[in-house]
Amino acid sequence: MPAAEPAPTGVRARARIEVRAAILAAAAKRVAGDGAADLSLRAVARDVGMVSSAVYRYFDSRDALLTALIIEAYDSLGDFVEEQVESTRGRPAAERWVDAALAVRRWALEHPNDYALIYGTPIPGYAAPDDTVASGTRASRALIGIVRETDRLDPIVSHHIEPVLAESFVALRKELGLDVDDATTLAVITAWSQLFGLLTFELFGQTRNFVSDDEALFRAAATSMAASIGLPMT
Amino acid sequence: MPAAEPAPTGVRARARIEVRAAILAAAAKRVAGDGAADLSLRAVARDVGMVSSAVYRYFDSRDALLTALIIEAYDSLGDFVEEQVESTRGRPAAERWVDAALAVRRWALEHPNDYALIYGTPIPGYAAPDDTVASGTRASRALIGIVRETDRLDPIVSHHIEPVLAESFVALRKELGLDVDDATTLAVITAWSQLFGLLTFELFGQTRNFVSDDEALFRAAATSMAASIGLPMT
DNA sequence: GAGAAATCAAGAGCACTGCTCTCGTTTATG
DNA sequence: CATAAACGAGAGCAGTGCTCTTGATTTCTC
Repeated sequence: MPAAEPAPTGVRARARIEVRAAILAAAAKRVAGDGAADLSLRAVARDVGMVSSAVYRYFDSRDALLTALIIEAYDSLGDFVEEQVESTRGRPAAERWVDAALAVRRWALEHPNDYALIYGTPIPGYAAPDDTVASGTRASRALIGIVRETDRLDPIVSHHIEPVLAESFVALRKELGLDVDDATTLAVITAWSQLFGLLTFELFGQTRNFVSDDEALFRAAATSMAASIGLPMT
Repeated sequence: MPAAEPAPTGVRARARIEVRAAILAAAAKRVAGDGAADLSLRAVARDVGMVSSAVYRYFDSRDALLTALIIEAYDSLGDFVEEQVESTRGRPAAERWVDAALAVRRWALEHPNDYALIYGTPIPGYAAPDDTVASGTRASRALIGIVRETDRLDPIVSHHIEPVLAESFVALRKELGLDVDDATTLAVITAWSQLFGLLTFELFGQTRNFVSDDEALFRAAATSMAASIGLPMT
């Protein structure tokens, strides 16, 4: 059963995916250098030796080009984190969490503009197409997978959780395949948002010389997150 | 002792600050509607009935205009949070923290584009001038002020903290006027980053229908933060 | 108070952008 | 082989940030 795309038999079909890839590569290069806000479709066209109007045969608009780049970034991060999480299977969950968090940070530091593309200010009036959703949750799902694969969780302090929230948690856990209590669910969410919050602050310069060693701070925070979730250290 | 600005005596000096304010107001209106990325200096000029080149008498560039808007946003948030924190003085610290966190969220929901201006993707190649730093830390300082004004902290679980990090914490606490131990310092930082992380996720659509009640989630997270810092509930 | 100097709004203009349309040319399809 | 689809190139439109010049108005100085 062939995929949704027709088999690239003809000369033209083959050339099409090559040209498309070349455009995407040139665009990615520019984003890596100057950031997404400055991305110029015309400049990308010049890079690949085309005229700007020709690019529109491959991407409907500049936003469509950016969307393709967003998906690429999501998948790049997803690949990176998933691989990291898998490579530590069997080790203590707390260690796995910290390592995975550090992997996210490493990827973000290596691709700051891609990170901004994903977790930065959304493009005004831009709604992520459904294509991006699947790719967009991979990194988060990989992190949560560490919790899922942990059979034993240390006891944690539990707060009262409003009924309306507890109800939401039921569907959320089902969606994520998690089998934990409400307190742990909240701990996972807060840890997740804290991880990306700290990273966003570091990358976007909100912590201007806050501490001398950002990685040490990040590691300490990640360790604290793992404890708050109840991930065993051994 | 007069301020740095000369007294606006003449007709021209008086008109200048009025025109400047009008430009700023028009720009703020446009940002509130369409977001900062789409802000057009020419459109703002049209709004105030000027020609675009005239605007350059008041702002050196589009970035300078945006910088002024960023400072305004910082001060707007700073005013809002500071007022909230002061109005709860004397009440239990945990309650104060949650209320202050909710105030940040309320402000952000009412001024999403201003929030994006502050905590979103920074403008490429843009370095915040020193003017913004003082305004930019007001909200965070107000939050941390709640911890500072608390004489008694509940005991919290303490993790090992790397020496290099502990050393950074010393200077940081001095800067903030905080008198707490290393574990609490870390808890404050993580709570702070978590607060804005969760809010950024909510506003930027990273939590698409994550839970049905975002405020309940935010309140639960804020409550958990207060506990992790050791802020007393009574 | 008159003349010099600074300040201002306006307009033209440059280089750039996203995007559309048309025009020959090339490839695939019947 | 003829028709249709896809393609690259070019011109063109409306918009952008920004600069420079021009003429009028206010302010400063003698």
